[in-house]
Amino acid sequence: MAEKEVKSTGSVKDVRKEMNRGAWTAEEDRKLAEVIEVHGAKRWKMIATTAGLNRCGKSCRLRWMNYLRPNIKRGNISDQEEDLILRLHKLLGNRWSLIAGRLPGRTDNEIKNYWNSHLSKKIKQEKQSGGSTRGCSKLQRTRVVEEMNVVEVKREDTSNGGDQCSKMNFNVDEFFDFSKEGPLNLEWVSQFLELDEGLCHPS
DNA sequence: AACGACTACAACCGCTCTGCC
DNA sequence: GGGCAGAGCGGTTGTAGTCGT
Repeated sequence: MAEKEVKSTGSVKDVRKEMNRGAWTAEEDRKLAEVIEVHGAKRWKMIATTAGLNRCGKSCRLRWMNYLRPNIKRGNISDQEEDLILRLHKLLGNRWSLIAGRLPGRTDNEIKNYWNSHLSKKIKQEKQSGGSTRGCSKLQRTRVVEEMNVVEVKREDTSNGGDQCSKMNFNVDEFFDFSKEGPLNLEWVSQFLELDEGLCHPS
């Protein structure tokens, strides 16, 4: 990291003072996009230097990933998307990047912000008015995801395929590989929430 | 009109993970 | 195996805009 690298010659705070910070201008956006077009969206430190933006690589990456990338959707989160976010959050917790991966054109930052400003309040209100208490603890959610990994390993190891693991048809890689599917398919969510329910509240 | 409270969201920070040497 | 740099993630902060008084 650029900031950490300079520890030997000067304080991190000194360097941060020299860095451009705050909101990006249209000119900065244009420069960044131009450099990425030439060099690709890799080596952010080099991109930051090449573009002459006086911003850290991290900042450039964030700007590109959240706002400048092609096919980014901004605002107007539909009811369907909101429902999906709610379901996925129930399933995965604050794994924003995973949730974003399920919503084409949406970024983890946008979903995180949307959750914090809209949905978290909604959930609170629902709970106060006697809403669902189906959610799992962090530990339990971790277990759900870990179970998915374990299940997949077991499936690979067992050649007979007729044991108890065959009941669970999840492959983690495929599970989070959304490229093959159409957007906003809710069936798999419902399917997994049933599994989730079983793990969180074993009979 | 002025001001404070609240909201939404862009951006930053610190940390972890991953790959390379 | 250990150290380093780059990349990525989630939590938090800063601030512009909006609303109510």
